[in-house]
Amino acid sequence: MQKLPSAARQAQIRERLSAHPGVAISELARRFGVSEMTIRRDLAVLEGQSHIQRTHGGAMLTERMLLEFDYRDRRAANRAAKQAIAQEARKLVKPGQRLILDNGTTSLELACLLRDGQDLTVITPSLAVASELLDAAGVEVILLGGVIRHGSPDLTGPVTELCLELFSADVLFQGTDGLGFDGKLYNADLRLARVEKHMRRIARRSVVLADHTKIGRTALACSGSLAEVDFLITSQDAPADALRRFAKLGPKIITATPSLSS
Amino acid sequence: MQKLPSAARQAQIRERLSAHPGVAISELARRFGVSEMTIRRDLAVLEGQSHIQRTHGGAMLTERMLLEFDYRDRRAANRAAKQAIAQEARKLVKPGQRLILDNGTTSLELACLLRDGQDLTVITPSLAVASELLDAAGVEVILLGGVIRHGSPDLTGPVTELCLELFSADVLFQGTDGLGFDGKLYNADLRLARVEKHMRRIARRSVVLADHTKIGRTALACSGSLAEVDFLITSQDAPADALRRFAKLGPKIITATPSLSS
DNA sequence: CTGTAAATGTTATTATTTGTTATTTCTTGT
DNA sequence: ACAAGAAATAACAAATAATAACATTTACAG
Repeated sequence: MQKLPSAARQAQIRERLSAHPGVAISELARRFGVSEMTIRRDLAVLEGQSHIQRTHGGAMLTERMLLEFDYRDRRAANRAAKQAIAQEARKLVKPGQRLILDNGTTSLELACLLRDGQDLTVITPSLAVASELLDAAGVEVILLGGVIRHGSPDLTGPVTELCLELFSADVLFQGTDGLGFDGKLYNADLRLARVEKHMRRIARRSVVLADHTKIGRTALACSGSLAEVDFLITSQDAPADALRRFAKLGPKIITATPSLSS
Repeated sequence: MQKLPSAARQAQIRERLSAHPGVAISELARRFGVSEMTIRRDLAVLEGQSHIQRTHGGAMLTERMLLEFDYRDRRAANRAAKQAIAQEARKLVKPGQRLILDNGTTSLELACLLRDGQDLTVITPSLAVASELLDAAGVEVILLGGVIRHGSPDLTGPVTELCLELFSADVLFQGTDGLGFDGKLYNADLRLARVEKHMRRIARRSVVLADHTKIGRTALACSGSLAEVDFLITSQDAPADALRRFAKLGPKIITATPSLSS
């Protein structure tokens, strides 16, 4: 049998475990043709991700409910840039504030950084953000209501808009699918664009998070303009001339530099 | 083998990955008759398009995002009884209806049965129910807004109550933590009890799902009485005298018998 | 043809993973 | 409770893979 890379092997171990409730290390070692030590290390990794629970001589599936939303993880794309942007965004958050975190992977990175937040309230239409912050001690999560888009774990529609009316917030962190050279904000989904607009209305300050790949892109629906926004946080490789033009529209521009660590 | 242009090779790599979840670089290099370096470069491209995720020694399909709500699975307890109750409840559902599915494991079992539903709208405060029905073709899911209780994947609070005001529904399926001998419905959480009350107001018909272990139990908060309810579905071992008394309060009583399978 | 750009291959270096051994920790049968 | 055996851990050595820089081939426009 072809030797598999470690990640593939770990995926197969998980599969095997979903089929049968438990499995022995010796069996796995035989099945994959590797040493037991290697299997132990795989199990340690999977346990770290809390996918499984190790036992003596084997492993079991973690007894927890997995809510699996059909949502391919696009986090990998430009992740470094997005994390740098999230780092800068984090600096705008003060203890005790009420925040709105929009959909999108950049907001999700920010959510990860807020896990140790102090006395924060996070309002979000994103199930991903909600799940990330669910067990964060200092953070109260309010999920907006609404229709769940098939294939995307977020909420939109008139219900979401009505829910938003119930709140006010200190800071809004908003992603966007495109940011035209004219400073217009675009979304691929019309309903989403409407929700974005509502969010800006109820937030005292708006921050747009857009990595450089978003600049110069347009999409179906325009949700507004940078003129209504207080901060734009973008990444290193953003074209300087575009940023100069954006600055004239009003928002303070922050350019995030990926940290050199790791 | 005919050497392929790079784009075709990358397409084939993607195909290979849809078939099996993971693949080794060495294998791909052999299969296409190119050096491993070339494969690495292909993988880098595909990763940039976030089609795949590179791993040491290979690549994997981009992983589905798992939203894990730390929710120890209590489904195992009395599962057979709960499934039998859900089967009976399923019979009360007609195509085209708007349903409310409450929190609770019994409702969740019902949600599983509704996956192949016809043109249904499901309104729910439960993230578990929402995730179960997310990709069901004939079902539109509306998630209520609200505060997420720490350690429990459901929504409560004033926001949830206000959200409910926006809707009306044909049938409500409601769980309960306790059902006193006097026919009173109880919940362990006060906020939850308030939400239950609201639900009954906006539903044309109410169905309470309560397996026999709930009968005779009380809890902190009373959310109402069986007098306001149209159906009570319970399980085999429910005490007959209690059921007789419940029937006098108004609801039709249905006793579910576990199927003999498995 | 020939010059150029793109794609691929090579090599040296660095980083990661795996296997091996010795030692500690945990199970099990008495 | 004890000792024997099985499994887990830690530490190190060996194997394997990734990266970067450079060389070579290929495709093809002029």
